[in-house]
Amino acid sequence: MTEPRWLDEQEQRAWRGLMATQEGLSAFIDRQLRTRCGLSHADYQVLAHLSEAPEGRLRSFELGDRLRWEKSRLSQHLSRMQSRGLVTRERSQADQRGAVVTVTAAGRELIAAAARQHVADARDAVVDQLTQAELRTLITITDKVRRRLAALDAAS
Amino acid sequence: MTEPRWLDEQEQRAWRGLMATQEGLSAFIDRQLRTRCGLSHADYQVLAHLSEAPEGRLRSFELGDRLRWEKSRLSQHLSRMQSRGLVTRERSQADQRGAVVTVTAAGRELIAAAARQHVADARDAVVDQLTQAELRTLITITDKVRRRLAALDAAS
DNA sequence: ACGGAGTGGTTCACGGATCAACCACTGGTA
DNA sequence: TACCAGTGGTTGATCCGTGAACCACTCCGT
Repeated sequence: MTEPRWLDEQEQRAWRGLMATQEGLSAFIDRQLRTRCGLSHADYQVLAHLSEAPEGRLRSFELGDRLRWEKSRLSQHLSRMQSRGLVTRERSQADQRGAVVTVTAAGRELIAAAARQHVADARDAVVDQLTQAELRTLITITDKVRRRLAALDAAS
Repeated sequence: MTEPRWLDEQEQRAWRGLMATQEGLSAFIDRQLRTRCGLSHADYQVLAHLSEAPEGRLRSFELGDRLRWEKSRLSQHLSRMQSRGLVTRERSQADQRGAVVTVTAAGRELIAAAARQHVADARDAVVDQLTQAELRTLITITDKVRRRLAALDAAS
């Protein structure tokens, strides 16, 4: 790794553009959800996963796996969401170590509103800006990158 | 915004893929820089901008504008970088309110090594995974999204 | 059945980001 | 020239994310 091939003009534009877009887009999404719905993007993801699960409940570690969050992060975040009345936690019957997390009715209402907002934002900032062909290529690109990241991760 | 058009199969894949890729990619970049070079991605960006500036020095607020950082964030981050010996700060001659930030020799060495790592990572995870055509489309897509975000931002 | 490795969660200490309040200085206006 | 609105930057309170240490429980091998 002493002298890697530098990025040419086009590669440079693609890479810097991607980095800048990432920053801007996540800031936008988070800001919209916060101001319009009172949920952080993190809150949103938790509620989204829970409300998609059967009975609106998941084991803590399953939620963590799906979100790819540190377990300490999940634990602390759930504590805050619990104190806001968005979720509840109880010990698992099946495994006395574990906890089961459930969306509350309030949580369901919030996520329903937030999901509408989220879809509108996704369209507004990205989906509706692109042609069919660009959308297809975007899928190809993100698939390739994620596969590559997974491979690099597995290798290390 | 009571009933927005939902995302179809393809749009869904593109949007979720994009979100997931963003998370994975920034985690990867940050992790690589940290473990291989001892710099966070934030440190990297500060040093990159400084070392590209003439004389390796910039007014604080200019640096802030380029990074699009809160001024308090910049101030605190620079304090930490200063105490690590990566940058120095002095009052501006021209404007006694202001500060001028300068990369140190140690900072230059680190950023030189980190830039190599960064380029290698960019290639490894993204650039080298894509065809010429995909790279071109990626530029188009990111340009469109950033323009849209800028427009939305200006409108609000 | 029991001892120990492994799993599921929580807690703590710390680094980093945000927001509001604040101070120092500038530059235009009366 | 004396004011004061605006600009450049720092500080402090608070929130969020991470990693390590820790506790409770499970499950496997003997």
